[in-house]
Formats: sequence, structure tokens, C-alpha cells
Amino acid sequence: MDKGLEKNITIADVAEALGVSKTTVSRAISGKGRIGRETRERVLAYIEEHDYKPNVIAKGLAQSKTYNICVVMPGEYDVVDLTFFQECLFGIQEIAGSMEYDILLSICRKNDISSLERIIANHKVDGVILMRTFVEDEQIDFLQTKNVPFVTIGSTSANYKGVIQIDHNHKSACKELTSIILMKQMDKIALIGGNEEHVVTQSRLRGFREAYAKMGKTLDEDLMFLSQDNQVLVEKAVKEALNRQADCILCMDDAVCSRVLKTLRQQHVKVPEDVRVASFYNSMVLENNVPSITSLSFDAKELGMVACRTLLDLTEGLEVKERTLLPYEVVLKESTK
Amino acid sequence: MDKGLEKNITIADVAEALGVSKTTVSRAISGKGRIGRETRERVLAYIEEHDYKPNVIAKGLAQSKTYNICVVMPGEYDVVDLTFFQECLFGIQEIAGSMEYDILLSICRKNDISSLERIIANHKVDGVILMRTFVEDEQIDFLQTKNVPFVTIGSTSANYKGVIQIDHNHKSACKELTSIILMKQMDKIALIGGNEEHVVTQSRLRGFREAYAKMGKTLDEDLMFLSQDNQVLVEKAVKEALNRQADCILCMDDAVCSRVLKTLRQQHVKVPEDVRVASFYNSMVLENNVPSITSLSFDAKELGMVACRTLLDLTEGLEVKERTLLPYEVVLKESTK
DNA sequence: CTGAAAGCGCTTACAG
DNA sequence: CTGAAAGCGCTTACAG
Repeated sequence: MDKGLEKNITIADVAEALGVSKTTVSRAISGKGRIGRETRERVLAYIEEHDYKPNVIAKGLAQSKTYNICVVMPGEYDVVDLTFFQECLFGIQEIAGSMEYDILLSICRKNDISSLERIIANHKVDGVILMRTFVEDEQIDFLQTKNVPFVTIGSTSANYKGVIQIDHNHKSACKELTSIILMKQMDKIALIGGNEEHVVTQSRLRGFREAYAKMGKTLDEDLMFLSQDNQVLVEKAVKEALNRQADCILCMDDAVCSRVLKTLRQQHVKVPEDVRVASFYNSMVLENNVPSITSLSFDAKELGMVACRTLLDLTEGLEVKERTLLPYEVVLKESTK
Repeated sequence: MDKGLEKNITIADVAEALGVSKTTVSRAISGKGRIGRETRERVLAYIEEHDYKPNVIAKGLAQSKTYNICVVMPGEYDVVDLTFFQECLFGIQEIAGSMEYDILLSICRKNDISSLERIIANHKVDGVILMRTFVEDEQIDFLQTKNVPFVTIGSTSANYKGVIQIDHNHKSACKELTSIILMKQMDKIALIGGNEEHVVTQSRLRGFREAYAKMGKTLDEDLMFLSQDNQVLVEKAVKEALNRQADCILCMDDAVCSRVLKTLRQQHVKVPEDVRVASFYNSMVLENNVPSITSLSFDAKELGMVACRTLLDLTEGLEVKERTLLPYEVVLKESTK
């Protein structure tokens, strides 16, 4: 029946050993409240020597805090999304750890947020980071009615007011990449796109359209293939695009892009000789492709770091910006030569 | 300065509202201790109606438990590993959630386990699941000296005694796949292999060798390329293997396999016409490859579920098996036709 | 500058 | 069957 965990030394033990009160020990550790320099140093020395670590749980209970944040990860995903989430997590963990916070993981499917609900009901966290949002988002509804501090990675639909969002500037990025391609005299651009329920898809689409407007060109709606979210649909779209003589295929994300490339390979269509290809996202999956793929470049870890820092500020009651947009790079490679 | 979280209803509130003691309320909820049926039902009804949820943190403090488990995820990984970790996580979360436990995530690099150390020092979890182990493993050393209950996903080196391990039967699986290939009259098998510091690599190697022994064939050490853990090394190994007329390339994991396939593509070597290919692991990355790749098939989610269940038993002081081996399948596809 | 005491929201012997 | 009280390990007014 032994739990295995050693009986731990508590604040009472060090107080007794030093002949001071628990209050004093607590003050020495937290640095709050007046305390004599000498006393504080004695306490600190003892703590150091005996390797005392405060019980964060108890501390949290006394302060009505948990020193945990929840990050919710989508339960449905494409392989290529995974590296993005992972990178974000690295960033979040780096900041959280440095502030003595830990990460509670919640996996939520679009129609099942029970894991998140339980965590909130159980008072296990001080705030939440949403790694993906939908145009209609149950998670946001829930968190807002429960009044839980949260931030989203990626932008949220305009339906939601007052949501703190940390995102890359997808619209500008897509606009810039599209513009560059248009400038290269590829006029027949086929756009093959991801899940329209993801807010980011909308931003990308907007950037794409704005590029056309800016360049004074009109886009061919027959070359727009949205919501092609599986291999079969992508294959059909690619064939259709080729039939219509598209000279460039723009992929709205890397899941789409890897499917497009696969289809082209099967069809023995050469990139960039027969058709150019570019992606509105960047990922490790495409990193090693032959030929290398023109794409945007975003720093997902940075996104995680900023999101975490913002959430922590928020839980402390600090003022935070509603929308933070991080920069991007356009990376031109062989696939659009 | 508003924390945002509503003031929550506590056990004291419901006790007062019902004119009973906190003890009684507590008993009604936990089901422990004697309590009148009618009283219990009154309490339960009130709780239900007012949507009272016990504060798990406080409960944990009183019981010296946290209702959290830590899962440590490797900080260095190949893209193809990610789906494995993700699947495991799904399994872990499913079981943990059903037992009202949550997952605290720790990301550890081989030489930096500070995140895990902090979580343990802070008493934040009741036990730990290690998602990857090394032949020399700091994490295990640490957890053992701290006397923290833990289980590993994957086997651990024989250097460590008494470690609870949940694994697929890699050795048998590799032995079986290798045997099948040998039976198909491919005698010149090139083995291109992953990180030798991972315990699983050793198991795979053993299975490979045993297959040769069983079939009464001698293996060609010149066709064994171990620790080829980047694109450059894999390329060299593939070329060397082709030079030596290998008729099948066996990849020790999918990271290697995707690199091998890439190299073969670049060299315009056809699979399976010019050389056969098979992998000692299965992943979503290879799922869509053309041609389809012969590989082993393991259920990572199941692994996570069993690991979590075992850890929970362990923290409760129940007897658990030191080593649990889950079954596998051999999936023959076009690449070894 | 320091300490006794109450409190965070639960559980659990102990007594009745 | 039920309750008063002590305890889990901290923090924090309040008083001195």
C-alpha cells in the first residue's frame, strides 16, 4: 500500500527546525512581506541544504490558483498538422516552465469537448490555450460562458467578440505569395483548399483574393477547389485543374500539398516543368521534397511562446492586446521556377 | 483584477443549504462511509440541480493525491514518430479521463529532464508514463531514486531492474517479417537502421538475427547499416546496398523508410521491380505511398491505454506485471511483391 | 521585523 | 446513520 512517494518535508518542518514560524518561512520563500535579511538568508540556506520544495498544490489551494494551464489539441488532424502542434507545444512549455506553470493536455474533437469541460469543472487550470478554432466553435462558447481566461492560437471567426488571438499574419502572407506568382506571369492559378470550417482557411482565401484585386487581375472561379480534404477529392481537383490548363497549383495547406504532389507523381506530371506548385504553409513534410516547394514560412514555436505569455498575463489580470499578428517569410524554391 | 473564474459553490455551501454537515455531503459524494439512503439522495439531488463539482485540487490535497499523471514526450523526434506519440496520447487520455485523471505534459530532451524534475519536485502528479526510453536513461534513474511510480511505453534496457514496461512484441514481429522475406528467396537483405540508443532498435535487431538463425541462413554483416539517422547517411547506405546487389531493403523504422524511398526515387530505382522494401514499423506517412509498403502493424492507441491503466493500478498499490507485450500484425503489400 | 490564527475546499479517524 | 474536529501544506490579513 506504499504510494512510493517519499514523505516530503514541509514548511512546518523547516519552521520548527529553525525555531521560527511558518509565516516567516513562507515569507522568506515568496519574497512577499517584510522580513529581516538575516532571517531570510537562514531560511533560504536551510531550504537549499535540505532540498525543500514547496508543495505547489497546497500553495495553489491557498491562493485559489493551480499553476496549470490547459492546452487543447484537436482530436482530428492531418499528419502534417502534427509538427505544427508539436512546435507550438515546445514554445508553450518553454514559457510555462519558466514561470513554474505546467501544461494539462486536453484532446477535443469538434463535437466532443468533454475532456475540456471536465478539466474546467474540476478547477484544474488557471487558463486555456486553444490550438485550433472553428468558425462555429463549441470550445469558445463554453469557455466564454464559464468565464475562463483563454487565448487562441490562430484567429477566430468574427462571430466571437473579445477573444484574445495569437496568429501569424496569414492573410498578408498569402496575399504576398499570390502576388509574386501573379507577377511571374502565371495567370491561371488553381487554388486547392482545405477545410472551410477552419478560420485560417478564410484568411488565406481573403489574402488570395486581395492579391488579384491589387494586381488588377480577375480570378477564375472555376479554378478554385475548396474543402478538398481527402485524397480522392484532391485527385479530382488536380486533374480538373490540369484539364483547364492551370499553370500553377496553389495549395492552401501542406496536407493538401502533399496530396497534390502525390497525385502529380502518379500522373507523371513534372514540377515545375509541367505545372508549378506552391503552398500557403510550411512544414517538415515538404522540407525534403524533390523539387523543393515554394511556400510560406511561419515560426510555430514562437506562436506558442507568445500565446503562453499572453495567457499568463491575462490570468494575472493584466491588459492584453486582443489580436497579435506574428510575421512570416515567403520562401521561393524550385517548384515555382 | 478579476480572475474571471466565478466564485464556486463549495461543499460547505451545499451542507448549509441542506442543513447537514460537510462530512455527510462528502460521504454522499464519495460513497465511502455509512450514510442514510434518503440523506444521500437528497444531497445528490441538490448537487445535480446546482451543478456542484468538487474541487479536485482540494480533494487531492486532503488525500495526498493529485489526480494527474505526467506523460513525458521526447523533445527530439522524427516527423513520423509524431503520429505514434499522438496515438498513444489518445489512448492514455481516454483511460485517464474515464478515471477522472488528467495528463500533465512534460517534454524532455535526452540530456535535459528539467521539466520532469520540476513536475516531480512540485508534487504535481501521482505517476509518470515515459513514451520513449534510452539504453542509458536519465529519466529512469531519476524516477527510481525519487521513488515515483512510473511505466514505460516500449521496453527498457536490461540494465534497469523492476521497470514496468508496456510494449509491442517487436522482436517477434521483426523475426516473423524477416522470416517471411527470407522464405521468399530474398537472401541479400540490407538492414538499414535507426538510433541504436533506442531500446527498440536492439529488439528489432535481435528479431532480425533470430530469423536468420531459425532459417539456417547466415547474414551478411556488410549489408547491415545501423545508426543511419539522417538523410545523408541513409543515402550512402542505400547506394552501398544497391552496389552490393541487395534484393530487399529492410528499414528499421519509418523515418528511415521514408528516407530510403526518397533516395530510391531520386536514383530512379523502382520498387519492387529493382529492389524490394519493407519496414519494421507502420505509420501514416507510408500509408499513401506508391507502391504500398510491406510493414508491421501495431496499435499505438492500445499501447497508450494499457500503459495508463497499468500506471493507475500501480499508483493504487495493486500488483502489476513487469512486462506486458501487445500483439502485432504483418502486413504484406506491393513493395515486396 | 515576526507570529498566531483563520482560511483555501476537501477527507477521515473518532465519537456518539 | 451523522457530526465536530483535525488535518492536507500552504498564504495572508491582522496584531504586535
